[in-house]
Amino acid sequence: MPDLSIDVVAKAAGVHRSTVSRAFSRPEAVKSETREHILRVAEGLGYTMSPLAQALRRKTSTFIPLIVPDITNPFFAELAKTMTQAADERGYQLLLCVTNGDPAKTDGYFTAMQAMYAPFGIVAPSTKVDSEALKRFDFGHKVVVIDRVEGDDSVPTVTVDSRRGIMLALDHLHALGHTSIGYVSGIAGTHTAQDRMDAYLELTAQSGSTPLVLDSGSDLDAGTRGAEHFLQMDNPPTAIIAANDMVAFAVISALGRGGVRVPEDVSVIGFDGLALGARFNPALTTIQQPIADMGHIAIELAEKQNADGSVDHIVLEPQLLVRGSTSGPRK
Amino acid sequence: MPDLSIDVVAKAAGVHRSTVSRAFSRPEAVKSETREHILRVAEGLGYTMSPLAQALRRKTSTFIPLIVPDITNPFFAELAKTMTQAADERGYQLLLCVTNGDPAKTDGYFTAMQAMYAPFGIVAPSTKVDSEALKRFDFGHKVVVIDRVEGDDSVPTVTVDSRRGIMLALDHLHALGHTSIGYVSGIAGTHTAQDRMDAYLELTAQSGSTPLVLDSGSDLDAGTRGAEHFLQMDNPPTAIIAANDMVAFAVISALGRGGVRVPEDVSVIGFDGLALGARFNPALTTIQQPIADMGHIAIELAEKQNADGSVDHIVLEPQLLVRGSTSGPRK
DNA sequence: TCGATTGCTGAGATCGGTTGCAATAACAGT
DNA sequence: ACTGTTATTGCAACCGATCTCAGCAATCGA
Repeated sequence: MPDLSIDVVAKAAGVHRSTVSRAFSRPEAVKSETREHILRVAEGLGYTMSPLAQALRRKTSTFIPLIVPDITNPFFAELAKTMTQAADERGYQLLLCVTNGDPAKTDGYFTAMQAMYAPFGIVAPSTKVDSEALKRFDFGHKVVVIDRVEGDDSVPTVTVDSRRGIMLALDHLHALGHTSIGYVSGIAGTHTAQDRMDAYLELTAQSGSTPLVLDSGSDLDAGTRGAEHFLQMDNPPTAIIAANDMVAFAVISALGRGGVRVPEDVSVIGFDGLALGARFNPALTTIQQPIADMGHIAIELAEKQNADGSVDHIVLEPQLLVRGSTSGPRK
Repeated sequence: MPDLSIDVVAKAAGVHRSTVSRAFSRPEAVKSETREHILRVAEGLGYTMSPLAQALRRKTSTFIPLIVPDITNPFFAELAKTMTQAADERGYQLLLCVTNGDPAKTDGYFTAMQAMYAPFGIVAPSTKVDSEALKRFDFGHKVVVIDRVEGDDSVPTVTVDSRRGIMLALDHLHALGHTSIGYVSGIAGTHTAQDRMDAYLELTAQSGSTPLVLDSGSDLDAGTRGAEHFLQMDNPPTAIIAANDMVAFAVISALGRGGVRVPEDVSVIGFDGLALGARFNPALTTIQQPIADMGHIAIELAEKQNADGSVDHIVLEPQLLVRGSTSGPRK
């Protein structure tokens, strides 16, 4: 396959390369007959423009990095999925960047995205987003964060209303008749995780009950430890709220190993609404985050900001998704 | 931030840009003092080379696409994770491409990777890899496939020995005392899926028992259907082998809804060895694929081929991973 | 001491496009 | 027919590197 550059198309069509360029990137600037002729010729040759050359010259590309801590976590996987789709609906190519929670890698990805002239990037943070880091790369105005960013309104964000989610969970459980409801915290020190726990603490106290945090760890084993804690209690709660679905899975699994059945012996509710939850045993009742919306909105926010410089903070509403892991408390 | 090109570094260091270029990409071709001086200056300016410009000129880049059907599937997620790591250990940037099983998208990604001068690509196939498609893009010699490719030895592959895996599962179950073992097929029409089922059929017959395929569907609901089938049987098997972990999850979940407990009432064993399985209820016994190895090896194969043109077909050994979903048959 | 290597650096073309500017063509108005 | 737009297209510089060729100095063998 002889290298197919813009010049060979130009020659084949009998025009100058700038005309070919225009035919593709600014069609209205070329007489329609010429344009169609060029397009036809290009088509015949199987020509496509080099995104590299374009990016180099234009100083802006269509590569958009999605920075996540761990793609193995189904939440980020689902996010990545919807984002790839949202991205290439708009002609972008998503670059998946996995940091494994290493801030140095995040830094590396930031410089890389600058070098690639990425028009913007999306960050789904593992640890609290360091707004200094964002600034340091003169990139504060080109990133959308999927989490709350403390004390810095200059970067657009899209989040889900944590408090509302916890409220939904609590209401569901109360309606079922539960009064003693425990909480197991989740991975990562994100603001979101913090918000959920705060909401739990606050809302529980507000309703007159005493909060019961079974585990407040921030690693993947919080679920297991929370369950063990539960198993050792004399008077365990009748329901458990997990900070996210993965933790809920771990809780249920560990509970099962201890001979406690869900939902017969204790109800468990998660937070995320992962598709995976439907295939769990039992199917997980959970607070569903509109992940697909988050993906689309993140990209929209970025584009909007690029266009008119506006910085928005979108807060989405979660929904209660009742499946099999919750029921009335055992008498 | 004034644009940091090679020329500004050159000027700052008082040398020609070609020297700067050499200092970075062919250090031994530059007098060590000069080189160190240049590097120091560059460092001070915070300069990094533009991968775009490099790729354009060199006609080869460090972008390597990983084409997967569905990142939401934890198997591919784990693969992606180890591959990103393997990739940037070697200085590549992994581009995650999600096809959702759409062949048109696969085609699109192939042309894109050509345009980006990707030195090679990795394909984790959803549907049987069409070797015609590979050829069509003059890319046959630049792809590593994580599956068997029928009737075409020209593309390197890395796979796991399906037959051996099934054998391990069967042996484990036999050792526990099971004699009646069902099978539920899994997602996607890959060769791998086919191989697993064939192995099951063959090995079962060989041991004198009659194979019992509970469901042979190739979608995500095969597990659910398989379980339903099981529930309707008068004389159900005492153990079930699932074609992969996700299917096993679904089987166990559906079984649970039907009041059948695992492993008390029936043993279930999966295939993949997902980390997730440890957090399932019960923790899933499974045949573990060396996913991390697959990732590294895929990249090694590609590099090796690029270097000396060799085309290898690596077959890895799976391992039995006993967790909680299998036990002796109910008396 | 002199031509032949060898080591290091500078020039300048090139990769595949984009874009401001100039040139030409076509079209209006009077 | 003549001049002032306006629509199209060509020209050539430029984006940020790489790489072949040359030039020049230092080193080597005899």
